[in-house]
Amino acid sequence: MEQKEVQELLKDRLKEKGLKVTRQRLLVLSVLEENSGRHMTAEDIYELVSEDYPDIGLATVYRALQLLWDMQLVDRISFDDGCVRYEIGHLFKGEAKHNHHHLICRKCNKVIPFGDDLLDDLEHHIEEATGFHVLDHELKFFGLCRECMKKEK
Amino acid sequence: MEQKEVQELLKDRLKEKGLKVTRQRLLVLSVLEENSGRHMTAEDIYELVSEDYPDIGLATVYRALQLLWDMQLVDRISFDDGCVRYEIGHLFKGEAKHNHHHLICRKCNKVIPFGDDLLDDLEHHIEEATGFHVLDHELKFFGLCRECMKKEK
DNA sequence: CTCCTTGCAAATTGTTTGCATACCT
DNA sequence: AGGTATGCAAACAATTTGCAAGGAG
Repeated sequence: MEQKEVQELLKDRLKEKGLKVTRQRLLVLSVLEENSGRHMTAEDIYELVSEDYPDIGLATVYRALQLLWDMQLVDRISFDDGCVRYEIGHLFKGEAKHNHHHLICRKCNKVIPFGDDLLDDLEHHIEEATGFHVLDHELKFFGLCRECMKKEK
Repeated sequence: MEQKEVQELLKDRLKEKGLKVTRQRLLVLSVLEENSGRHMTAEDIYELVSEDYPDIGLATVYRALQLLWDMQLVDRISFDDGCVRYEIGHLFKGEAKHNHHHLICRKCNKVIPFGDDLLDDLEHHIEEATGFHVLDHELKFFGLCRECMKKEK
């Protein structure tokens, strides 16, 4: 049910813009849907799509991701480790809400997801104060995880 | 006065670790200090340092930035435009406090700084709940700026 | 039938690394 | 002197682009 909706939305938006509905584009989106908990690199996605469609090229995956991102169907996030990661747009997740909060350890680079949502008020405040229309946010905390804190001393 | 402090701190930390105090390292830090409002790429920094020290190599700038970051003297931030940006550590800025809040327009990629600090409570909460020691945070809002909102329709 | 899209390979871009030389301490 | 740093060039890795061939509308 969720499954259908994003796919249909993609088809509609493609048609609107005179672009084509291709198997590659649908597959990239569906891999992201099926892995809605993960932060996937283009390479990760490429490998998974390849299982269904071995002939796909990596460049096509990049192009599809760019397109899906422009259409606001997928989110991007970067942990500054040299590659951008993608996930299904938070609006389409089954889960409660967006969960773009991460604790990133500066010693071991571990990423700990942290679910909490205290920013809705702030978003409204921003819209009123600046006229900027907020679609999504991303919050990262940098520091030292419990384990690295121990080793520290 | 501010000027002196970070530089001295760098010297101390280098000596502590048996590393050398070099003109290149000091210059990279001082360029970041002098441009404390900007988000600078390694290339930006390289060009500015080159004015004082034309023989410096880009690789040295990268190595110095890595080192300064490890020592928590500079902050890193990425706007997902393919290059990491640096600025003087928030602890050493003259300004009120950290200001790592940005509104990023998904159409025109404009970055609007947004100063506000509502996250201190949340940081304490995290430390208690998870044992993760927070050093810094970074908050980005993605959306559409006022101008792009107008063009939208 | 007409563009849009794809796969491939080559090109780019940001960043890192190897190595001989130069420099701190 | 002895190890650390540097500059340069080559190496890398993620992403983008050009182009001829294939596919959707």
